Amino acid sequence: MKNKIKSVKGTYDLLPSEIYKWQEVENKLRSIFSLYNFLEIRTPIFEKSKLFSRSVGEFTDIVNKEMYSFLDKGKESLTLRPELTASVVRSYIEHNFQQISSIHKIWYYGPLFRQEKPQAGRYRQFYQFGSEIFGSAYPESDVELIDLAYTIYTKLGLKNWTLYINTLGKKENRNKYIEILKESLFPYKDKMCANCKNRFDKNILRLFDCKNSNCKKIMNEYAPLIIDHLSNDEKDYFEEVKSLLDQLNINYEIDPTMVRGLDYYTNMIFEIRSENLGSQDALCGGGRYNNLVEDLGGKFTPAVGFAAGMERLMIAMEKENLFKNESEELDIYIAIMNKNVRNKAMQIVKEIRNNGHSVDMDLQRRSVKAMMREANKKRAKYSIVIGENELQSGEVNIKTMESGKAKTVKIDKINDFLSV
RNA sequence: GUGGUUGUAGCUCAGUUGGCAGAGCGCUUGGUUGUGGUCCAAGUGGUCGUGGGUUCAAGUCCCAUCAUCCACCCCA
Repeated sequence: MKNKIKSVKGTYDLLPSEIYKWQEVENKLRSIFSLYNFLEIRTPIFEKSKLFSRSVGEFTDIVNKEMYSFLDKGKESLTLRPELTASVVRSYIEHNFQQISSIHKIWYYGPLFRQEKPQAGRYRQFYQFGSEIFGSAYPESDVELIDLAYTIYTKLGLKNWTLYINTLGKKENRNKYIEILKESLFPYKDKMCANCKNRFDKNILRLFDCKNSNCKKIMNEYAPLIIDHLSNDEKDYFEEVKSLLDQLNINYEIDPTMVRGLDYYTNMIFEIRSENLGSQDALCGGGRYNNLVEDLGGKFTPAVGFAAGMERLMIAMEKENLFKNESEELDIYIAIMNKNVRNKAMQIVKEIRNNGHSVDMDLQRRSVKAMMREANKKRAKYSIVIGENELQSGEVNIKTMESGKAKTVKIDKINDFLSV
């Protein structure tokens, strides 16, 4: 253990023996996104730092203390992306998406970086997938997005989770509500925990998140809920979202105290929480962000989006035993006897591969017994031993590993045999 | 950043009042010439996280440090 270099804190290797699980999930995600006609976007891993302070919010924890920022040679501050919506919106504006089409449905998948203390379901490099709809201010788009997230977890076979929704109202109205909230809570400010006191002025909505029992009690008793302070328009909007969800048989619960850690959300927000994760139980979260495109310098464009954590999903699926306990199968394993047949044998291997079958062969010059053990370990469907006898007769025995039975086939007919 | 947990073989873990570093699994080889899974046998594998200290003697006791996991926090 002395001089070994280890991976950076909060990062991990996805090993060859485990990767099939990720690939299985990734493939399903791709196919579901395409069912909903979302197209993929890939943006750079790093961006200018100000992109995130302007979108995510200067006073959020993400920007305040968790970003991996550095100066490049031109002394410009760059940051490893801590989330992806900002990058997607940047790209949307930069490439004038709104001129190409008035609506865009986009999905993404990739690694993000936040310098947090690692914990169950929380890493410093972690993967998220997510999607955004640009160009619709109607509840249909909120519901299509929620339906997409809902369908993903359903189709992956996950059982123990719940969808929560809430609404934050429009920005102007929310500011009015924040004033009311401040007024009603002010008499109790001194009785709250230090954290809440601090947030009272900076981001008072987060007081709903406090787990301190005393603060909770105060909030329960004296804090007005935003849902009771919506304008008629906002109420109607939220009602429409709910009735569309009902129409699609999407089960949800309303959590009137749910808020979001990123500043850009407006109106409808939602979260899906798993019941068999630890304290990091949010599988995905998102909502409407009608002002972000404009705030980042684009034309006003209403949008909704969500982001979902991959590691948490994998942990939850693992806990529900949703992965088969086996990696990929191999069509055929070829045991090569000695150097006299090596050239010809490798040529045969290449021909079978060219014909579209997966083939592995011995690379270690071991005994036939060892090669057969290898064939078994690699879960080959068939095995062939190639030695001088075979080359002389021009025939090989193709053994079906499961039954142990072998069939004699001419060497130039191997591909025909496999193709049946 | 604040608390707590755990660090012994590739993996999962034993290791008594301080007295020769262990098991199972895995991996390698063999069980008659060139055929796997089960079985049998042998073999491989560890500076006991790292650095100090106490002791005749430390995996075991003490101190420090690093890593890890969990919770707070935050969030996906």
